[in-house]
Amino acid sequence: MKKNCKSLPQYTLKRLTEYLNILYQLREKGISSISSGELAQRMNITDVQVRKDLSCFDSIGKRGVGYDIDKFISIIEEDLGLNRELSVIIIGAGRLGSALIHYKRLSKARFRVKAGFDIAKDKINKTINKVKIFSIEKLDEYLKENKIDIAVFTVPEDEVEGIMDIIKKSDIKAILNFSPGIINSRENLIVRNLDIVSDFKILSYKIKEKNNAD
Amino acid sequence: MKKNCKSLPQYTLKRLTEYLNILYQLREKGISSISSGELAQRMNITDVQVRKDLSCFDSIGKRGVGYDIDKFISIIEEDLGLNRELSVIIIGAGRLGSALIHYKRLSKARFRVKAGFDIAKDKINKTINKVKIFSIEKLDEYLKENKIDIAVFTVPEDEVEGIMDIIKKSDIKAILNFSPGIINSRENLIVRNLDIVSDFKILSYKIKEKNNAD
DNA sequence: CCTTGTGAAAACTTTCACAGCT
DNA sequence: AGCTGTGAAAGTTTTCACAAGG
Repeated sequence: MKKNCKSLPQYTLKRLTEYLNILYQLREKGISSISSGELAQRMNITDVQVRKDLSCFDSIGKRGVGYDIDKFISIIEEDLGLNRELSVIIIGAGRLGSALIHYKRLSKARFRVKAGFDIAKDKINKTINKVKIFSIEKLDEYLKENKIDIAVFTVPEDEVEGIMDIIKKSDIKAILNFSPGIINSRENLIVRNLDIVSDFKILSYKIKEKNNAD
Repeated sequence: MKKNCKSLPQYTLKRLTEYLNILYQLREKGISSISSGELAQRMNITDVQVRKDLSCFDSIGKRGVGYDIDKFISIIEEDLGLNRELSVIIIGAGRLGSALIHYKRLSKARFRVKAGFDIAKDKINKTINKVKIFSIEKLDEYLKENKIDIAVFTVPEDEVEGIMDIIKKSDIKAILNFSPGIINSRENLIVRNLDIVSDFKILSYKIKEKNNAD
């Protein structure tokens, strides 16, 4: 599906996922086509950026017209691998983990939460939104019997290391880590570290910076 | 506190928040000093990157020795503006919003959640972790009477626009948006868009890419 | 005429190589 | 000797300028 690019540039990849959100919304409204300029405006970027992002793909647009939304969506979905199911486990069934288990947009995008894991006795063997929560002690065994693609970490920082020892021995392909601290992506594992508090801190800096400018 | 830099480079800023997480953890363990090499290893980056990031500040390190952790922490905290309180409201008291209201690391970093807002009658006028939940209809009035720095959006996409109309008229300085879709940061507002599903999709692409490589 | 597509330039970020303290 | 600090080089991303198609 690609032309020149061996693999998508990092920032293009990120934006493609954001284009999708906007395109879904437009499709919902019955709109069938959009120009790079309009899309750029909604994304708060330039129109050239949109077109450059698409230059990795065989021509999607029509000159003088714009992009067909259905076609645009299916090409991105295809390329991101979103037309297959990926199985997910949530490690740490606290409030954030539980929110993710309930998150409808995840299941719409075909990410299937298969199980949760926790250390708290009052959570173990219960279900959250039909997803069973197991003791963390069962994780090793569970991973031997079930093929899981992505493990999500929503546990306190000090539990991460022990869990990683188990994950490394499994066939899990990727980790999405919400705990503070960085999980290294050696060991052939794909890792994304996503600390929400970090984003608050960045806002703090920008607020401060702006105050100084006044 | 800065030397040459007018303002911190975007990626340096992001990493500074991540250094903090690691430094807190080290301080907890009673460690008082660290070299750029050790810190880099924990961050999964190069030692030069660490030192370059710090080149915006007046010399923090000691050659031949490393960085004093207490000093390092206080310089970053000072520069990010983390030694003051920022007031926060959570718009959308669903599972994610509720998780944020309970999130201890936020309060530790001095982000104070002052109120929540929702449209659901069963949530309005209740409290979550001592934070009162108001009707979204009270938002306008609330913002006139209370100085709030950051608004967090944890509402469905279609509610964003109406809420933005109210926010724009207020003195809110920054938005952290968990809804899909991009909020434009014109109107003198600082915005960070943070779609969690987007990170899952990026993992999807990388898993697919890796499979192809085998 | 409108909008896509794209080499080339500009801007930004990371890495290299090495000078400089302690 | 060991680690910090930094100008210069390399690599990546964005923007510019304009060619080309409907």
